Amino acid sequence: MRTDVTDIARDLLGKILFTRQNGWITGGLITETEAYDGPWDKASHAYGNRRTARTEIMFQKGGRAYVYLCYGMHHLFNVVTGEKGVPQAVLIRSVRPLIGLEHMLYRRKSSEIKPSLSNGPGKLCQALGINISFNGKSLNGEEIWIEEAQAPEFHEIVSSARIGIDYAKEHVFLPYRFYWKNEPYISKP
DNA sequence: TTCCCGATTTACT
DNA sequence: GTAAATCGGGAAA
Repeated sequence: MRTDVTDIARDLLGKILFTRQNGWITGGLITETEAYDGPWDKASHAYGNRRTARTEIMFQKGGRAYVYLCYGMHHLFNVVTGEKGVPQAVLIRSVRPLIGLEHMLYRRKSSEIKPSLSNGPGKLCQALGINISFNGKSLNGEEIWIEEAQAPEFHEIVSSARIGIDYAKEHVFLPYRFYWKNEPYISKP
């Protein structure tokens, strides 16, 4: 098990994120991630060890979900990765639908499997049924978990600056975003 | 308690 | 390309 949050963000590519809700199991192949390396990372909610009711979950031991509401209408899902007291997390920005496609279509009010179904951090949460009630849950296989792919795909991994963090000043351009080259299920800035 | 604004998406010009 | 939708967290007062 790696400990550096950027390595973990890389390693999460190609794994499968599952949720179970109302007996529905849905899963998507992780194709795009971003690392948030608090407390020194200005883009992180836990920058400067900012410890509040919301960010508390990021200070827990890794292996839990950090879910929060953004822009008053979208949920964003992160994997907490650090040791206890070290606020590190990886934002899942895009997945490729694999399991429970009909449920994903229903949740997204769509009738066609296409990249816009889950190629963004808010979209994939809607597709997988992730909401604020998942915040703090352990990724233990009850309601949300991550599995290795049975037949891993090989893809060239590209890194870039993170998206939507203009407020982070000199940390805006850190290459903390990772995604697969030539993968259609990638978020578009 | 007030005020500002965001790790976004979607619809519309 | 621009703008609206929409609300809770965090900082200031």
